[in-house]
Amino acid sequence: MPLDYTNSVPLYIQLKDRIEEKVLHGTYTGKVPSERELMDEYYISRSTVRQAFDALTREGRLSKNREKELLSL
Amino acid sequence: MPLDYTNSVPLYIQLKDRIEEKVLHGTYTGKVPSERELMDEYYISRSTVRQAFDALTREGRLSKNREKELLSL
DNA sequence: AATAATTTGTCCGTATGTATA
DNA sequence: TTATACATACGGACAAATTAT
Repeated sequence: MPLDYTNSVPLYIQLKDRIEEKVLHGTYTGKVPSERELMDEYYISRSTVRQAFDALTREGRLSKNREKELLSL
Repeated sequence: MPLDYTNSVPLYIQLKDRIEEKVLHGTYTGKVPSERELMDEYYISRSTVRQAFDALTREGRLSKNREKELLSL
């Protein structure tokens, strides 16, 4: 389902939450999808995808190469 | 002549227009020039050249192998 | 046919400008 | 004014495909 543009929660936070959910549920077999794939799936810009990645990285939930690291979850 | 960096029209749109002009005037005998050639001619990055190609493709003016197709011009 | 060089496709890192809530 | 979001533009890296030798 698409992100909620009417929600006051920023899109990049919504995306961050979606990614965390899917990681927890093992939806992503190998890595988290590429920026391009997430852009296409959620109809958002690359910048916004990158903001979500930045947030995940800051929280230690995402490694440099975007393995599905479950650090401190 | 070089593209106009002071123009608010994006470089990739300016390039797209240049290519369309040259196609119309038969300047390109065989194919549209390679990415590298356009980079060197207009002093722009490869990404920008590719954006121009993407725009031309979206508008149905450029085929996969960049033949000078005059579709709907 | 086989190899080398070029071209293209894809992805990522970074920076800047604009618009808007 | 700041935070959010998007568009534009640069660059680099690498693999795959194409072309030249």
